[in-house]
Amino acid sequence: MNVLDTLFERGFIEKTTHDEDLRRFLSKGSAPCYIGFDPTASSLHIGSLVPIMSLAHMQRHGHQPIALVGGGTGLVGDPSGKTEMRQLLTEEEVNKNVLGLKKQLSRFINFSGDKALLLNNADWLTKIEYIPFLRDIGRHFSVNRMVKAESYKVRLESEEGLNFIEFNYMLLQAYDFLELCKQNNCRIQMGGSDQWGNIVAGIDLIRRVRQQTAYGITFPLITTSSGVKMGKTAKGAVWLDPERTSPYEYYQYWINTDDRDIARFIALFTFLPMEEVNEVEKLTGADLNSAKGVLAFEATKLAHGNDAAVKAYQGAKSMFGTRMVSKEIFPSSTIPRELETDTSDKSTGDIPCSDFTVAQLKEGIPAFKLFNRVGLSKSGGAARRLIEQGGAYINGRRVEVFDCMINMNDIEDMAILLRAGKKRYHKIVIKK
RNA sequence: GGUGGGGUUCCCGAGUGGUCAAAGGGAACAGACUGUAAAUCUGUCGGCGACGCCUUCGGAGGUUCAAAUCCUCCCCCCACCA
Repeated sequence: MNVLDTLFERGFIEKTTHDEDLRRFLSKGSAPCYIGFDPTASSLHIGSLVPIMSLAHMQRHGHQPIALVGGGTGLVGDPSGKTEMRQLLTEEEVNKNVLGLKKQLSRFINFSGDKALLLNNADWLTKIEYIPFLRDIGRHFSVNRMVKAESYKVRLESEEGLNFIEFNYMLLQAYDFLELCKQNNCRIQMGGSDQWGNIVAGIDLIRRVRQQTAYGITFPLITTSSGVKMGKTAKGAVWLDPERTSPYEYYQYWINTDDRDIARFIALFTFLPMEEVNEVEKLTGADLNSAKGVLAFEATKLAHGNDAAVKAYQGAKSMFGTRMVSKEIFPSSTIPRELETDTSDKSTGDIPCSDFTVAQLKEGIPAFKLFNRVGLSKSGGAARRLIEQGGAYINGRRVEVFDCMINMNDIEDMAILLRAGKKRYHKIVIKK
């Protein structure tokens, strides 16, 4: 089966250039293909999963993924992004971020040997000289055409406008593609749908400079059925770095998926076979919820490993009392299905914790202050409201009065379990 | 550089001297209903041990008993012109 078919079937492809040629090209044997990643942060987030997964699929089909970190372009800023211009990064920052990215990408892609490459475009972009660049590269670009590109058009018509440094972004990205074509014989670039213009510019440049055909594939913008861009929560992005978003929170993010998105997301964010994904539409009620558990488990397993996924699953089970997933639902998934041994039902996974000493609790602390202190409420006032509205629980019992004192008597098994609303937990661990 | 229009609480957006912690909507949070879903209904939505006090309306000053609202200077954004 051609990768293209896999990608199509799983919902990765919005459009491609030269449909038939591309298919033939991909079936001729191993082909390098690249996607650019932004090194402005030391961690990737869920929004980058589509590109990551598509590279992983490429690799599984015998092609060579190239993750290109934009150490150079990061200094310029892609205008198809947000209003603010990007922060200039120092070399050390970029290098540090590159390490972080590689670590995360390695979960999905095998970088051993030459099976996949991680490159930094700063290696060539920072060496560019202005006049030669204008003469050799710039002359191939028509401003008339660029202005019509969707990514610029939006900005040109918007209030913020577009400044010159950002206008150049397209040339730099096209140059990247040319460079990778030269160095690594890379002829395929993939990217988000907002990258279409930039990708096509690279293809044109390669044709003009090297008389070679290059190809492009774009991904659809993944939004949730409620219309929000993927990966956004009130608290901000959902990161792949376990230090920023714990596996438990990561798991919770997925389990809160909208019903309408389950099948689509399992196809995109797990490797479970499509025959099983297609069964999802037959599920209803609690079974549908089990499918969500499978999505959460498999996605967590990919990003954080099997152990972390099992832990997150167990935490969720003990907190929410989730039912077992029956064997008929996603038989290929390795989600735990038996009540097996069921080690101490107190395994709370890695829900957020904080430490308190016996001394701190001896005097007691008003409930609303406690909720505020551990971060379950943004302010004392918010904590009071939470309690007054009946949304605060300690060890499973509703807190009735906002300033009721919490002290030694509330300790159960050397811990106090706080809950805000239905889903947010926090465990206080008593030290010595 | 010139002219005109703007900067309001997480976002959009009313408010043009007191009745303004500031309408309305969205987001968010809690409750009910549920399946840790959606939809719906209800409540909350600057801070504070709280029917009171404190701090907010681009920044700094000023007028006034009283300023988001008036005046001065400054910063930033947008449109048109150069």
